[in-house]
Amino acid sequence: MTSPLYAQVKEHILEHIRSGAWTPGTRVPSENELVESFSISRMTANRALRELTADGFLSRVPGVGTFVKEPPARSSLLELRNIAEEIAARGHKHAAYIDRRETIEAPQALADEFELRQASKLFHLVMVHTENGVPVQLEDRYVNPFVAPKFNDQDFADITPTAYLVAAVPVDELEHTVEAIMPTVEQRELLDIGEHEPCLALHRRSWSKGHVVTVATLIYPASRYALYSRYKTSPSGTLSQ
Amino acid sequence: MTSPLYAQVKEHILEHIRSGAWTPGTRVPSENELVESFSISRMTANRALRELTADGFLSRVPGVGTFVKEPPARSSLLELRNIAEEIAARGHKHAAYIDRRETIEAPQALADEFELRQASKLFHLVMVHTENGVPVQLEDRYVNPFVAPKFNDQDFADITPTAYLVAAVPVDELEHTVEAIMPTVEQRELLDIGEHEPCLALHRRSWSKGHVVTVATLIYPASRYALYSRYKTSPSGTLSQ
DNA sequence: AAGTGGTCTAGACCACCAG
DNA sequence: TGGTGGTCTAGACCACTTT
Repeated sequence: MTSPLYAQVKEHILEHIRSGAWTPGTRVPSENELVESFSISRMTANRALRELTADGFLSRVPGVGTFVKEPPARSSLLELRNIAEEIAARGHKHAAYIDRRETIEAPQALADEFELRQASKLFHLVMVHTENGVPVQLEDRYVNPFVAPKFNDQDFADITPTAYLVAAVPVDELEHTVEAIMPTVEQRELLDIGEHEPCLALHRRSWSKGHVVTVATLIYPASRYALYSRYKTSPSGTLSQ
Repeated sequence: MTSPLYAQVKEHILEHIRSGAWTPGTRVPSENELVESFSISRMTANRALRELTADGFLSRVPGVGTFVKEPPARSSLLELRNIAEEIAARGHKHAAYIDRRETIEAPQALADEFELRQASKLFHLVMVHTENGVPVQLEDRYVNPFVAPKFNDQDFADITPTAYLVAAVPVDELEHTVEAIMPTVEQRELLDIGEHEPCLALHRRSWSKGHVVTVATLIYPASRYALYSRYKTSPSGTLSQ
């Protein structure tokens, strides 16, 4: 039941990065040093370092060495990723608190967004997510109680709302809108930012079997977060125009 | 001047996928078959298939084989879209003018973004795109002259820089970063917006055959533009792992 | 000259799946 | 039982950078 050797080496290096022992710029052991200390072959050491490099944790310079990379504070765009895991992947500490939690009667505009023909009740949750104690995301979320009836029973201490919903409801379809905004006074206070700092607002709707599951607005202070994506072009080749 | 063997094998497989010869679900040659047909060792064949799997093009099932994967659902937010066609699709009139055009010696930070080991020359272009006469996008672009040597011969009257590059250079990989910014005075004047209006900054890099083609920053006034995407989640439960 | 990463080989053992 | 992928080894040659 032991994991592969190259995975153990990767984990060993990630531990040192996560713990802060190896900060960005630090030189990590060379392939030959790993061969000695782990009693493995060079190909195995090479695979561990090569994969960590592909994943963006390390950078390598032929003839010089392998170094810890600066972890960018950015979130993957368009995937349903868990901010807690994203922060953990950077070796930082995630925490969150609930600012507001209620069940409301949906006003017309919200009922439209949920594609509900008649007004109904919705769960409403406002949370602040912090990275090493600094607020990085304000989550303002409405949830359809017919699709996720147990959403309001969660305390979200160990699991984020996104993670809960992904696990509880299969998502068929996603809609994202990204815009730059000047936050309101309330938003500014919750995020603890200055008066003229713009924010990124990511508006997300998700569907499951034709029903809107949740409508969420995720607000990121511009100085603390950017949205990121990188991918290989699909070989079918059709880059639109 | 020859590329590594594992890269040649990857390219060989991608060609078949791109051409449509191998459709999703098709079984690709096994490691042993590649060993024979390419006269390589199994480790080299393994690396090619493993990396294509990590990049999302193939899926592997131990004891069974390796198969072409369904292309992932991508959002238009992440595609290379041509702002001229986007505006035309809304029935509006697109126009653009060149604010600046030059060839510069790349400073270190830019050389790093282009993954150039030593400083070199770069094309630099600043354009303003308007929709019905209103500025909607400020395009600030650097281009690698080794990859697109004729970029500077274009006048971009009938074709946007994005459209030219897509046609001239096959794009393998894309990176996007989105952030909210407060524009500089110069940017504000070019976009003709008020003093406290935030903007969306879309930072894009594209690669072709391992070389960075272009680094572009596209700035959109918050009041005039939002980025949007909607897509179906690809049928999950595929043979991941 | 010594050390680094980049690649490659020709074997090997294993767990798994199919006929 | 034979083919598949998953992993690993102990060598090797190369281009490169640092000392």
